[in-house]
Amino acid sequence: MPKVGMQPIRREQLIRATVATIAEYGFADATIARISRSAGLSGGIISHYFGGKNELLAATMRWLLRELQTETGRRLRRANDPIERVEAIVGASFDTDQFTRGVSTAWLAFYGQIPHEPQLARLHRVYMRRLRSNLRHAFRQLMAPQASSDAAEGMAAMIDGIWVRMALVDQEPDIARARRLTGEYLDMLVSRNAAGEKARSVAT
Amino acid sequence: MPKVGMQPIRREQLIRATVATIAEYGFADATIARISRSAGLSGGIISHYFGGKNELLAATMRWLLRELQTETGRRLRRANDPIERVEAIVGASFDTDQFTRGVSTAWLAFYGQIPHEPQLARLHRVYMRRLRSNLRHAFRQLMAPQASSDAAEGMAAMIDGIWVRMALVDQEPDIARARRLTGEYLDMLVSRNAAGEKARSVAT
Amino acid sequence: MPKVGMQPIRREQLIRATVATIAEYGFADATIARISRSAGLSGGIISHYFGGKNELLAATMRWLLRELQTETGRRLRRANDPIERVEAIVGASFDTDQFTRGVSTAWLAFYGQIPHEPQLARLHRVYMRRLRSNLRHAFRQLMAPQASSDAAEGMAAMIDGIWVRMALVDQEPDIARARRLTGEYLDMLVSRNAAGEKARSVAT
Amino acid sequence: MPKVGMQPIRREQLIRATVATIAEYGFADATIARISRSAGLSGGIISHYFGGKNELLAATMRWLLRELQTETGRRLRRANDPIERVEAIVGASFDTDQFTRGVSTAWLAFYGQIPHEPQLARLHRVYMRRLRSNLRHAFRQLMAPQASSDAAEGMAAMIDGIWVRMALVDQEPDIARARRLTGEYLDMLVSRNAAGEKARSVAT
DNA sequence: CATGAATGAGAGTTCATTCAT
DNA sequence: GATGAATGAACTCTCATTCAT
Repeated sequence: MPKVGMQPIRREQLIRATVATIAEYGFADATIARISRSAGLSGGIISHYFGGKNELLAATMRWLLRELQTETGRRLRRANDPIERVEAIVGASFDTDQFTRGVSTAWLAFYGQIPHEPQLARLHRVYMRRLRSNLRHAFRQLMAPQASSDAAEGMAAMIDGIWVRMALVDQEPDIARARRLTGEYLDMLVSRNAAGEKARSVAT
Repeated sequence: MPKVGMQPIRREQLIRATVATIAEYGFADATIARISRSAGLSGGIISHYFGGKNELLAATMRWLLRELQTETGRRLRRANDPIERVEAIVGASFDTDQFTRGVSTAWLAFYGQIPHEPQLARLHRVYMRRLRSNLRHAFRQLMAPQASSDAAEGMAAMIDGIWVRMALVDQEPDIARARRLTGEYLDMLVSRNAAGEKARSVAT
Repeated sequence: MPKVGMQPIRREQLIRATVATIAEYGFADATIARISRSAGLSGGIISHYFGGKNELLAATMRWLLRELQTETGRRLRRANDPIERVEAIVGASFDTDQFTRGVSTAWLAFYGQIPHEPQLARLHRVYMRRLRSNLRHAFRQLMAPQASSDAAEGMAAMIDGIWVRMALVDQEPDIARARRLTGEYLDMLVSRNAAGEKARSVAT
Repeated sequence: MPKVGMQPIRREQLIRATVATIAEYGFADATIARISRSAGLSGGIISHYFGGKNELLAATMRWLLRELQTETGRRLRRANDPIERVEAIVGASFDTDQFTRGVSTAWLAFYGQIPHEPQLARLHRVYMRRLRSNLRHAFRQLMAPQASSDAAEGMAAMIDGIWVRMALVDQEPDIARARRLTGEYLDMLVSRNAAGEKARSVAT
């Protein structure tokens, strides 16, 4: 019998190499040769385990999203009120493990590809819906419906914007600042929209 | 007799075709053949006018940035106080001409490439510095230095985030909402930080 | 303007090189590299003119069939009676230009591929129908319907069999013998089935 | 304890899978993976039992030829005169077990490869010589030497031609017609050439 | 005896670039 | 000024083979 049970090990090995290679060379120049070399394996192995490059890329994005969702879930379970729930969602996005230049560069590369790769688009759509749903649900307990929808969209935009800017600046991300910006934004959203207990009607 | 003065015409023709082609096919699949076909010209013409594909891409990004800066400048010149200056900067970003799905998709594609293409990185760095400088300068007249730096960064992130999300959703951008989100964010930033000085109410 | 009107020249050049390469290396080992080298051109040119290898192969088979049909047509036009018509069809198959080891080897290679390549199958089906139709039409004037159908099939099988055996023997084809075998077969078919004027009924 | 005597079982299992796979996918696309999957075994097994793919292919052709020769021998032993000997040889070629579309497709595929694979060429040459020798020997007792040589070649061509055409048509072979065509051809050959000796009437 | 993990050579294809016209 | 013929390097993918288990 051959070495058995290598599949999950090799798959993760190759996925990590894909993130690293995209981060280093960009999406267009993340070739199979570079990825497999980065994983210390031969090029043929990618077809063997993933069927092709596109599947590897999709698996990589799925893996990145799952990491994020797992962390989000972990934090949400510890949250006790709506504000803590928003903080959990935001906090997961800036979790130190994921929030590195390499990962943000890979994210940005995937973002650039999403509009043209239905498989990636589908993965991202699912993630986006869940994020929005989570945020809206939390905000709805803090303000009027229309305001909560905008708050959710605003907070999501803020998170994405910070991520994007991290990838575009050649420094390691400033986590403290990311937390401060989102924290204060949340603070302001809540203060403005929920004066006392009676929600102020928001002029649209 | 040879047609003279074709250069600027052809260059813009090709640049517009590049934006359209990237928007349609993505960065990786925006080939010279497709771009030139979209421009109604032959493939060889790109070397002729730009020297190569990379130069065309750089010229395209420069062109996109310039459009934005021109609009920003035009609006800034009409602004009478710091708040109007911020509004001018934000407003230029969501100007109806530029703020379309096609353009945002092209932007996102360029963003994904910036970390790996020094020429693009340089162009973007210049733009980013100017944007940040403009925002900080305005905010500094409205709040304390540390707060103004964060406010500038936060507003920049919000703008980028909204742009990115526009490209990732398969609908035409909701300009009204973009203005509302940034307008309220500005409002809150000013209200919170401008204790003492009398906060001007921001017209959205 | 570039060199113009190269397309038909290059296409025939590449088709001839394909026949030669298949004859030399066999179907499986007739690679693009070998074919284009044999044509004195680069490998990329095949995509340029044919779109891909499969299209080149189909074009090559079409070309071979057309050569045969042209020669058949030429001879048929000179035939004055049913027997001469059969002789024209058979004779075209053993025309000295086409009836060489190289061509017969290429034919055999295509034959082996026909059952698995719908495009080739379609081309061959058309050719086969026309051949059968021509033969039947001629034989029908010489004998009873059922007999003429069998005679047509028998003669077609004889032609194919001789071709195949030519490719399988490492000598240049013996044209004289091919003509003798088919000639005598035709002779016998006619004598047996058309005794005098009244067609003898054939026992099945 | 190890399973003993698996070798002949596995070899035949793999050879039959090879015929089936070639018939289904063609020579070029009959990969080791497909063949071994069709045999319900793993890919590595082929090297184990045959040393490599080429050896498996050669063994498969040898097996096909042997099947034919065995049947030919069986029938020849029951033949009582020259005409029955020819009928035995022809009959073996159209034996119902072998004369199926699958087998004829595989044959045709091998035929296409024979000119380029010395090992296959050798196998086929031996078979062809024996066939020709058997046919000539029988015909020599029925006609003059030169005529008998042509008759043998003609009959061999007829057999091959019918086989080839079977593989090229997408219907199951019409065995009755194959027997009728060859039977009448034999009849005619004997009638024409056996002037003087009294031609035995051939029972079809 | 049998597996399937892993390799690496080689295939077809794409594409930016060059250049004669 | 503009074309498109032609190249050749680079890419993805396939596949026969090897080998530890």
